[in-house]
Amino acid sequence: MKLTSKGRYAVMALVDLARFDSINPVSLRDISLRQSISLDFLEQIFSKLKKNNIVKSIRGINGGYILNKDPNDIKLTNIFHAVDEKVKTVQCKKDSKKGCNGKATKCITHDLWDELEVHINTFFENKSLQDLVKNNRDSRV
Amino acid sequence: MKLTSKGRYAVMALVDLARFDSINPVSLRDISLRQSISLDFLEQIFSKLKKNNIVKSIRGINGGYILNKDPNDIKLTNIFHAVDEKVKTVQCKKDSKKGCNGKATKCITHDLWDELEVHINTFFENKSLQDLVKNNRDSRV
DNA sequence: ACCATACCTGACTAAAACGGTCAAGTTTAG
DNA sequence: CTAAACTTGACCGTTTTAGTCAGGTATGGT
Repeated sequence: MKLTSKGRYAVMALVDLARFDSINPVSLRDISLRQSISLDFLEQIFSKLKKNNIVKSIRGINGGYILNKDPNDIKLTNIFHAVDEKVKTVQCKKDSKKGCNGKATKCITHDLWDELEVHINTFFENKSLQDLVKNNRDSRV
Repeated sequence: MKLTSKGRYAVMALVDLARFDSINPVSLRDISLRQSISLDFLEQIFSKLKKNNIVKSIRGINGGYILNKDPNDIKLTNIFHAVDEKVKTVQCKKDSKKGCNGKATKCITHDLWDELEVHINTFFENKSLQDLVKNNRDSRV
């Protein structure tokens, strides 16, 4: 069980963005340099963040990205959802008539994985971008 | 972020085992049939469980596996550890002098991922095999 | 008007992880 | 002595990951 880089980078980039976007749009190039993330990869990520209305883009020279919402209203769960990072513990399809192992019934540990998913998602739902910015406000990165 | 089959199967197999091993050793073949898990794959998994003293093997005809501890003392965290299922959120090596991105400092979201790991591991530490068996005692699978 | 800057898009890919399979044993009960 | 069951390790096709590459398009400063 692990988190993918796409999800991690998305959060890192947004924390970076949140710290600077009140002044000017922030270019991906700057984020790339500050956070050591490939520029091309960032573009992929921000394309998705934009589609999900988490950021807005401003084109042209001196352009960049800015947040589209208050940092308090951007939860980790929104970010992960935007970049297709999902918590997946069970294999079985919810809409299918079949159970977890191709059997008619759900598997012996099905409820456990459901419970685990809820546990993790709760964490993501309760954590906002603002929380993360606050923790980094004083530490220079 | 997802759980691997190895971890899921290990838990499923042990729940199955815990329900039957008070009578006889349980053969992997039986578990394979009941839980629809490949026999070869189960052998890989039980080899690791045995190395970690979670199960004992009894060879020969009518042999099989039995639990090596009280189901109350087998936590999910023990099972996952045994089969190398780990919660991994940050890329950076703890012993390394380098930070998360090859920089000297730890990355801007480092504390977040640590917190998440703790959150998930807490869930695993508080859940025992006995808890899972209890939940399945009455439902026929 | 020009052109550098920055966003935008989609195709492509090397490497790793996943989810097993296959083969060749060894041990022990009956 | 032999069949059932455990044991070990090599192998392998597929999928996912973590990007790269190669082209765009839009815009604003000069």
